[in-house]
Amino acid sequence: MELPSTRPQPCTDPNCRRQHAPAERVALAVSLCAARGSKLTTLRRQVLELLWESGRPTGAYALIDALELRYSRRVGPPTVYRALEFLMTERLVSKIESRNAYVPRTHPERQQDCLFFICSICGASTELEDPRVVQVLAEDAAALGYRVARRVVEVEGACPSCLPAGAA
Amino acid sequence: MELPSTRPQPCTDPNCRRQHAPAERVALAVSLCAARGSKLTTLRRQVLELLWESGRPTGAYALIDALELRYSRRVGPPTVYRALEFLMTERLVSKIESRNAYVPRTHPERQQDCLFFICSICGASTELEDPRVVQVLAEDAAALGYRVARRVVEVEGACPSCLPAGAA
DNA sequence: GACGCAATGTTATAACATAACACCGTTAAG
DNA sequence: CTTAACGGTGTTATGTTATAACATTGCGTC
Repeated sequence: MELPSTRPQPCTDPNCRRQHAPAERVALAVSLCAARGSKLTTLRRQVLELLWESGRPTGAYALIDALELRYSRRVGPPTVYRALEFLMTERLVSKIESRNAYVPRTHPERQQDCLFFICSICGASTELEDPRVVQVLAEDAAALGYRVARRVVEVEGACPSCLPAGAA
Repeated sequence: MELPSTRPQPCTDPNCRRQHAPAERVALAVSLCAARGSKLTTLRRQVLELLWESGRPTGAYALIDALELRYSRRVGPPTVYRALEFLMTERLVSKIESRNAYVPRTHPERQQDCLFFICSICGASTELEDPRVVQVLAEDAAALGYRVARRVVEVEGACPSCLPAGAA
């Protein structure tokens, strides 16, 4: 069993984080969609902005409330779910299945599904890419004869900020 | 379905998949709970039996219907959810988060969360243990300063039986 | 300006999950 | 034997997440 030697690269590493405020994330999404010829409409952009500003996995109904508060825009569930579907198709957003919540993706230009670490105390999540996970799962899939379409890897635990206090 | 000829014994193959009949699985669960001093009541055992017989991740409401069909037992959602909670605590069942469905676990005596491969065509799932995944995720967690409480690893794709036909 | 099409709005409901409290049978203390 | 405590289940109601089906809007094209 040979694992790729590459070390995991946090999408939130200092380089990334410093130069990409929410507004810049959204700007990146705008140019990416323009390049792809996909339509990042106002509604879709607003949902993405709210996700970036939220800082943690956010549910669809919380987004509905936030849209009204922040943009005075009252929408129904189908509307926001369609926006989320678009954003997921464009790899701008991932769903956290274990939370029924949505997070913006740091690297929408990349193909691979990524890993998420989710703090059960503060609710924050951290996105990570680790080619070793992809590799190992690919090997397992091959052994089983499976063809992989989508990977859901979510690790729940206590984040460093929350650990000193009450651990979980 | 063959009858369990002898005392139920844990299977030694970490990745033995569906090689044991449902009745045998349930018998193992019974003895395991007896050893643990936890109460596998009739209701809980019936839910576990239905999960083993289903052969694929099954939702709570489908279990409610199945309980009525199979055991003439009409129960409400809280009842079946409580049974599932017990079974998950005893590691007899896992939830497939990406499907809101539940599967029986092959090795309830083991501590580690395991991986699941789920076929998006036929809906069947395969349980797997892979220490490499555990190891890699532990390393990533350490790098991030996270303390791991729970792992959700679900790979969606096309199983070998479904691949020849229409792939997904 | 009428058509075609994609996006969004609207209404209703499906699917999943839990809160709160009632009841019931077993067990252990008195 | 009675009763209190407790765990398991039943019941009612409701909360939360998601989608089906159809109407409307807006926008580019001819």
